Amino acid sequence: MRRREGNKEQAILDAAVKVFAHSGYHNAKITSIAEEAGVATGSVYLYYPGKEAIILAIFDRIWKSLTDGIGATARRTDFTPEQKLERVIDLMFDLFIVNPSLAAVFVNEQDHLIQGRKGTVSRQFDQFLDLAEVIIREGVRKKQFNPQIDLKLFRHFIVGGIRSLLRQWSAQPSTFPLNRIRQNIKAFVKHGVLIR
Amino acid sequence: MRRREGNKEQAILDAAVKVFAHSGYHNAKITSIAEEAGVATGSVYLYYPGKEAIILAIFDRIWKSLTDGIGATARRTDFTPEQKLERVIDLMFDLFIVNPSLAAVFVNEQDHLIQGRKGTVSRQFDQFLDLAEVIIREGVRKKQFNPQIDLKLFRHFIVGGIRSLLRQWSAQPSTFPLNRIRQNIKAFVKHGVLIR
DNA sequence: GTTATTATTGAACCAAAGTTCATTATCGGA
DNA sequence: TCCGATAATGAACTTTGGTTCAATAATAAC
Repeated sequence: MRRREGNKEQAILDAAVKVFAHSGYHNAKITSIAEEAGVATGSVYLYYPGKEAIILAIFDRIWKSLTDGIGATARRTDFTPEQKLERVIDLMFDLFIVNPSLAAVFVNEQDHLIQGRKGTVSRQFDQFLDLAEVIIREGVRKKQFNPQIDLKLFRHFIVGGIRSLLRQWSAQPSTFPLNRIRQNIKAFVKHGVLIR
Repeated sequence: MRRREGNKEQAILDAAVKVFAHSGYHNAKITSIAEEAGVATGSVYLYYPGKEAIILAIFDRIWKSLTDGIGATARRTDFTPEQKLERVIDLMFDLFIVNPSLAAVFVNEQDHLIQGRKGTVSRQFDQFLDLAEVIIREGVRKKQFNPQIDLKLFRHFIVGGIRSLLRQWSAQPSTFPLNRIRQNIKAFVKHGVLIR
């Protein structure tokens, strides 16, 4: 027998996040990922069946983290719907702050995977949106959110808007301080552009 | 001499929109585009220097149409800022009602091109956003829009949100009637989620 | 009708990158 | 210390698909 030295599976995943973030999925080379992870090219295939499986594993991790967070938030009884909505926005931002590369992959590659409805990614995305909808519906029921707005549309709009801003930020972090983005999104989502 | 039969350049561009919409840029094959256009593979290269030039030409067309529209809107004196804002949203929807495939390409591939700052695409995008900013600034000056909101952030958020919804629509047109999307976006952009 | 010129063709070319696998290295057990 | 078994390697293989170009077709000019 021979023992596996270190956690190569994890090292490859971390390396892939960096490489995907830098080059984008389609331009990322398996050899680059292996090099970044400090393993041989062939070793990648000992842990993942192929390139696509790697990015699917990354998104599994992202969505697991987000759905866990939003699920816990939705269940809380000591938060108003408004506070819950803010918390969901915070969840996405926190992920970015902790791991900017992961965030870059998230905002840039999500669509490809959803489009092909590959693996569990789209299911987890749907689950996230469903939980968001629960929060909004609670707000409407408690007469705090505008009942006119279509929930299914609204949640897509918000998530899309946030992703668009995060993409800008990950491309040019200096021009958009993340906290200003966060505050503006919260204010805008709640009140819109018009003066009350 | 020999005259060119038909407008192959246009036929190829139209075919490319369809193929890119269906398969995505990276999975689209030049041969498929040629076949769809009813020309030989090699003919594509008589009109475009390469694959990337084709999608750049598509985006040139999209952004030209949008910037022309928003420019004309911004200049009008018979519209309130609120009406201008609605008009900008209508502009994006009208383009895509006419050509849903074009919408799919727009929402799915824009980022790749911006990211690499390829050709004139990013410049035209910036120009579009600048014109949007002019409209918003007018609204703030006339005390109709909330001055708290950061303009540069706001415009990214809106455009990102709209794109996200259009993506959904182009993937499953039946579940999201386009006019409902349009009305909801207008209401949400103006008032946000909270009840006034 | 002949020829020159340009348009068009599509099979072949070629580079890039995902994947494989024969070889080598390392470790646990006897 | 030697052996068996698994981990790891990375050069070679293979596929994919963008691009090329020699051959052919079509039209205008004379």
